[in-house]
Amino acid sequence: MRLVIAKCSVDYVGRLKAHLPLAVRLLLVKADGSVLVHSDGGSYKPLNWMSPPATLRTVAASDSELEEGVLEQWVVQSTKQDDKLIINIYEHIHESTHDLGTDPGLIKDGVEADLQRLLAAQIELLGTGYTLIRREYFTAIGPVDILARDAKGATVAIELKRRGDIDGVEQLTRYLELLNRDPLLAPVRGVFAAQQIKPQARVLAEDRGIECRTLDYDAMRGVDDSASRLF
Amino acid sequence: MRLVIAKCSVDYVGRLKAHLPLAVRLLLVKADGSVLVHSDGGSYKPLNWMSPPATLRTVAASDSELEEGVLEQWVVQSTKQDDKLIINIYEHIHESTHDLGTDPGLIKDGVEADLQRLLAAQIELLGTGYTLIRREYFTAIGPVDILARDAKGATVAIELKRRGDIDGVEQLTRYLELLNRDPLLAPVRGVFAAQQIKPQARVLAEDRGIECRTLDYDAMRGVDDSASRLF
DNA sequence: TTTTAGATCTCGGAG
DNA sequence: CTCCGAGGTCTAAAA
Repeated sequence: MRLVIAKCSVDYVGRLKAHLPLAVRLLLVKADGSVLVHSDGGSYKPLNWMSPPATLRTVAASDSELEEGVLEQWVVQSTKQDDKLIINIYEHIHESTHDLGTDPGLIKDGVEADLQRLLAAQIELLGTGYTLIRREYFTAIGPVDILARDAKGATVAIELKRRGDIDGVEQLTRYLELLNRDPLLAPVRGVFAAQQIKPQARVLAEDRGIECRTLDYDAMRGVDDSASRLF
Repeated sequence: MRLVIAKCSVDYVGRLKAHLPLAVRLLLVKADGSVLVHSDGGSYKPLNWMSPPATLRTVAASDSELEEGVLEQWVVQSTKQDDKLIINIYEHIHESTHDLGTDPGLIKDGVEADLQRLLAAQIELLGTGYTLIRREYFTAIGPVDILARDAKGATVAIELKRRGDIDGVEQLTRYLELLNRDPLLAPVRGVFAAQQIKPQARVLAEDRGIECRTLDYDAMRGVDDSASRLF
């Protein structure tokens, strides 16, 4: 990994065009040829970047016609796509290179799969008398998150999201259409369960007879403290 | 901006939990307190991070009970949310600090908004006699990208995407259902316009009577050269 | 401030 | 390989 602090301007030409005026920035060159251009603020997304695999070619001012004041130019070319990043360096402020080795990678806990497990274990949260049929009920067009039975014995298909968006309602609608063709299951009701449900998604869901439920995952996690076993 | 190369382990606790085993990584501390943990590979997303605003507190091994071999511990706490990043440093390999100043920021060209502006100005690209009704025509379920009238005076709803996917066809279908309930507008045709249209999206669109059009952004920008004044 | 939809999305998994 | 869905999404614009 190579770290450079430099006064530079940056241009990206590829799927779109983007330009960064002259300023001091961090240029981070990774072992796979990818380059990140970071300023001293903002979140983790760089101002500009080149995805790997890529190759970095350095053009010296003495070798070529560069703009006035440019010490050197970096041409970062994506190997797979027709994407190019051009960095004009006007002043080198810092330079260092380090061997990091390969990273063992990230271990995660608490994503949608865990929330699905929690709701399956506390299925009565959706209503008294609810019982679980199964999680990940497979259909021809994909798995239904949770299939359950309500107090009256009717089948209920549950789509689970962290944030309930229109896309999720569409997804559940497709499942319901399919499930309701199965005489052993029909009639199947739909429940759209999420931490937050967007107004537009709620309108669409209720227009289609799909029940909307907001879930308090923190409370659910508190009931089932096996979620904290990992750490 | 502070750059540290260190052998470290990292734990994030917040909306989820995530753990990084011991390895050599780049730790990037920005002026707003945000921290990025990068390895020497992958794309621009850090292995782990803390979003700004945040505060970094350093705990020395002499001041506290840290695990065996830990020289110091960084506790990065989000100011706004209950998110915490804990970095245990086992070995300092590099350290440097730089003053970057504020960045003038990125100038973009070629995103969906540009495409929409260009197509609105050159609406006759869709067919002779087409006229613009308006961009961002608001409905109860969201804005239609462009509403136009064809040579015969019929209303046309246009959904614009950079990459035409099934989602975009579904979106346009919803708009068409709604618009066709309005007797002042009905009948409304649909046009799905994108730089590229995925085969599955094209099949679905045409099955629903929606016309597909691919757009040449470069050519459209060439006609309206106000877009090129930026560079 | 909150909401909404795009993104050079990135990233991982399934087929 | 492509396609699809999730994300500690991030980001900017609009209400």
